[in-house]
Amino acid sequence: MTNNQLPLEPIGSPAKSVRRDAAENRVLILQTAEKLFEDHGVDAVNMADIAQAAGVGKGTLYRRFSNKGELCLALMDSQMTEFQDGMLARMQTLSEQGVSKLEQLDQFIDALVHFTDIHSPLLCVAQRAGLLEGENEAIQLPHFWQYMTVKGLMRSAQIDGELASNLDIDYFADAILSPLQADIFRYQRQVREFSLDRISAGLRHLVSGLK
Amino acid sequence: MTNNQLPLEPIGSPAKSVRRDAAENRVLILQTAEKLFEDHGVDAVNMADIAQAAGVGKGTLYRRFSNKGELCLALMDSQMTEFQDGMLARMQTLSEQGVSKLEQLDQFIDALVHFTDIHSPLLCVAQRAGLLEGENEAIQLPHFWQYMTVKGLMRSAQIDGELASNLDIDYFADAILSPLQADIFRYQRQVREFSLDRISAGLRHLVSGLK
DNA sequence: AATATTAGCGGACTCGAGTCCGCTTGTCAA
DNA sequence: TTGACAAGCGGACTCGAGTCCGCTAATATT
Repeated sequence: MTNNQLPLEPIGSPAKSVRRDAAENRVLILQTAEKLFEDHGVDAVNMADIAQAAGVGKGTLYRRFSNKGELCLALMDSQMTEFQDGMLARMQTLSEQGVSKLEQLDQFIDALVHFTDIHSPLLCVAQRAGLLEGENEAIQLPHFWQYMTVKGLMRSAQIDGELASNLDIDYFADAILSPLQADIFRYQRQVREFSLDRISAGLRHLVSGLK
Repeated sequence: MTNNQLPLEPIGSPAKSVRRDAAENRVLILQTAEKLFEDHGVDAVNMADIAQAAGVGKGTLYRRFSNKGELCLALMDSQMTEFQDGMLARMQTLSEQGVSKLEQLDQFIDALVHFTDIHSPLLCVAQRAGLLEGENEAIQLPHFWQYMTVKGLMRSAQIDGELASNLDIDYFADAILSPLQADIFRYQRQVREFSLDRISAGLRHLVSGLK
């Protein structure tokens, strides 16, 4: 499987020269935003609020995070990489145990459903920002990673003979992930009132139909 | 199949009393917006532009259309009902000819893919507005109609024994329509560069897997 | 035809996102 | 240590969406 572990932000001691004040402001902003989001909800907090609460100018805020979506993504960063690493490791293990790729895909989908649910408020903002900007690649990385993972698993399944060889994998990977776009997912959860299990089962059923 | 043909705007001579100037302004605004959208693209035109070009105050514009999405929806109104009526009639005919419900669903999906493609710029704006407003039902009607249609066809197929009776139709109808949300659809068309046929075939394949 | 009622009108206003630019300060080289 | 200069900073500013409210004028009533 392709490994797209491009870190969103170099951590530790990167190449060089990140001015101390800049780095301090970064974490200050993140902590402040996290607290405000917790207290009032993501939608009720605007960028000016965050800047002010952090005791920082709007310009500084926007220098660190070019929009609210990027900020939201940064807040999820550690959990995101944790999720990625965890899944990668798990699939590695499963492979060694001889678990089929389709079974792995099932597990991936199920995990992704839960992950999406937990982070849907932040994901909504991040993804909305992503849609409106073709340039800013960073903000699309999470989706890109999901896409590549699903594609990779399907491709492997194909090679293992679990899936027909003439399937349009590129399309199906996208289609399967569509209902997990945060806005749609949220709609299904809140308006349709689908449970997580129901969504997970439905999606996996859809995949199993490809066999 | 349930018939949700609630007209978005009463036409002809409605209940009573729509002040003449109000009605005139409505069509004036619609014509103006249509022209501006044609000339500069939907995204490049803002509400103030439209108001000004129509020689009307912003307040008036917003009295007629409570946001840009609703305006966009109104611009598609006739084509929308035309599409609905056409599909309903076509499915009626097909039913009489003994064409299976799943085959009808295939045709519906194919037609919907093309419809979505043609109107994606307006649909993007309309749907974005719809997501952010739980109240304003009108703006969600199109999607609601699509959903009910797909659900109805699946339900019928189930009754006819073409689909297993334990399928979670409510979920699948939503899932199948997810990739046709305008923003996602647009992404697939423009970034992934999927052709209409490819999308249509993929979706129909997904449905056929439910059998 | 005169008047009351009330929908309709318009543009100034608020609110949030994101940009700009002149001032400040950390960093690096000498 | 010092000086140059790029990186960083902050807040005033622009831009678009959507709201508000006092004035206007179409319709209904007599």
